[in-house]
Amino acid sequence: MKNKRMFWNIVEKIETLIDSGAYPPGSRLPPERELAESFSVSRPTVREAIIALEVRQRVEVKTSSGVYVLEMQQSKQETKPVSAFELTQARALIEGEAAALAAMTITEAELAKLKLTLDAMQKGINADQADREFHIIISNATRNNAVFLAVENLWKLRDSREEIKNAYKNVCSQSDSDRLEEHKAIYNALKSRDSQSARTAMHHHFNRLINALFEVSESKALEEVKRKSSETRGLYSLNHLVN
Amino acid sequence: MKNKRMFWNIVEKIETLIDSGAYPPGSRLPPERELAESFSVSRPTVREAIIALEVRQRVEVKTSSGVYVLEMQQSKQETKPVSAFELTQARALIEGEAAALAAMTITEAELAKLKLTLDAMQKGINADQADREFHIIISNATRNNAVFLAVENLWKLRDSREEIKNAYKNVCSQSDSDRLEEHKAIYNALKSRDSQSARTAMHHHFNRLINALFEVSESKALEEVKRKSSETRGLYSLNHLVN
DNA sequence: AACAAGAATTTGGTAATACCAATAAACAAT
DNA sequence: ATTGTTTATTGGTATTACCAAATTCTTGTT
Repeated sequence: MKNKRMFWNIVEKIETLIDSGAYPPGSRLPPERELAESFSVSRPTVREAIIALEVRQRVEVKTSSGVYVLEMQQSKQETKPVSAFELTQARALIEGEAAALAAMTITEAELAKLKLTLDAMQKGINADQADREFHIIISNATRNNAVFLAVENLWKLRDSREEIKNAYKNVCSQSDSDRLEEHKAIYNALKSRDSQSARTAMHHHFNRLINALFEVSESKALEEVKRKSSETRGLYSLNHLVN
Repeated sequence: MKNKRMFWNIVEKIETLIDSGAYPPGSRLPPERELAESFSVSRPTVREAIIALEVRQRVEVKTSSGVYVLEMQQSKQETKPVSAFELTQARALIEGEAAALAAMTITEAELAKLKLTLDAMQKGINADQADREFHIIISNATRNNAVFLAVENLWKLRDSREEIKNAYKNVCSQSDSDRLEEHKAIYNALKSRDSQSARTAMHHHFNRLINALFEVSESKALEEVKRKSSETRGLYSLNHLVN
C-alpha cells in the first residue's frame, strides 16, 4: 500500500489543493512549516514534495518569499479521449496508405524480416510483439519518416489507453488465426509489389478487427454502451473502403 | 552567481556523470552518504537532487537498495530527420483519407467555418493561419480523434523543423492563388459529400505542393542537393495517387 | 503627516544527526 | 550444496539548528 514514499503523497495532496482552486495560479502556498504541520509530516518531506512539483513546473520557489503556483500550460492540453474504434479506423486509413506506399519501396531484407514475424506469430510465442513488428516494419519500408512517426504515434496512443489495450486484448486472443492469415495476405501483396492489393489487404485486416471490436462490445458491455455502439457503428465502419 | 539552489548544482553534476558514461543505464549510483561527501554537501541536499532526477525519469530509487539510472527514452524524435518532401507525402496520404472520411461526417457548421477560411485566404490576411485552420477543421470533421491527432502531429512536426518551415514559406508565398483554388475544390467536394472527390482534391493539393517544393529545391539548392532531389523525386511522387 | 532608515520577523536554504525499515550480503547450520 | 539466520548497508523520515534573503513593522526624521 504505502510502498510509495511519503513525499509522493504530499505531492498528490498539494496538487489536489491546487487543482481544486484553493491555490489559484499566481497565489502563494502556505509556508513549508505550516504545510508540514497540516500534513503531519516533517519539513524535509514537504520540501521534497515541493521540489518534485517544481521539477514538474507546477510551482515556482522564490527564496525567502514563498512557493508560488504556476499556470499549467501542458496539462491543459489534456489529450482528447480516443476509443478503440477511432484508433482502429485511423490505423486502417493510415496504415493502408503506408502499405500501398511500401509496396513500391520495400526491400528484400524487409520482406525477409516480415516473413520472420509471420513465422513467430504462427508459433504463437510473442504473437503480439510479432504483430507490432509487422506493422512497424511496413511503416518503415515507406522510406518516409513522417509516415513512420504517424504509425508509431498510433501505437503509442494504443499503449497509453488502458481501455484500448483491453479491447484489443479481448479481440486478438480469440482470433489469432484470422490475424495471421491477414498478415500473410498483406505480406504477399507487398512481395508482389502490388500497391492496390496491399492497401486492400490492410483495410480488410482492420475491417475484421473493427467488426470484432463491435462483437465484443456488444457481448460484454453494459446496455448503455451497447446502445451507443449501435448508434456509432455506421460512423466507424470501413465498408466504404473494403467495397 | 549562486542564485540557483544547491541541489540543482548536484543534479547537474550527477547528470554529467551519467551522461559521461561513468554510471551507465542500469547501474547503481553511489550511496547518498558517499555522494554527499564527494560533493561536499549534506545528505538532504543530495536527496533533493536525486528526487529531481527521479521526477525527470533519469533514475529510479529502490528503497534500501540504491539509486539506479534509467535509459533515457526521449530525443527519439531528433534521431528521425524528416524532410519537407516526406512530410508533404505523409500529409497527402493521411489528409486525403481524412477528407474522404470527413465528406461523410462533416456538419453544416463546419462547412460554414471552412468557407470562412476561404474568404480569409482570399483577402490575403493571415493566409497561413487560414490554411492551417482549413486542414484542422477537416481533420476534426472526421469525428475521429485519432485521425485528428495524427494530422495535428504532422503540423507539430512542421513547426518543429526550421528547414521545413522555410521550404513551405518559399513555396506558399509564390502560389497563393493555386492554394486557394485547391482549397475551394476540396471544400466543394466536402459540401457535396463526395468522398472520392474530396480525397482526389486533397491529393492534387499536395501534389502541386510537392512539385513546387522540387522546383524550389532545384532552383535554389546547391548542386549536391539537386542531385539528391532528382534521385529521390520518384520516391516522393504522388503520381500513383493522382492518376 | 509623510517618508525613509533600520530593526524584527518571516521564509526558504542548508546542514547535522538520529533512528527506522527494508534489502542485500555474509555467514552458519544442516 | 542448500537453506535459514544474522549482520551490514542503504534509503526514508523526523528533529533540530542556524543562515541568508525578503518582507514587514517600527521608529525617527523631516
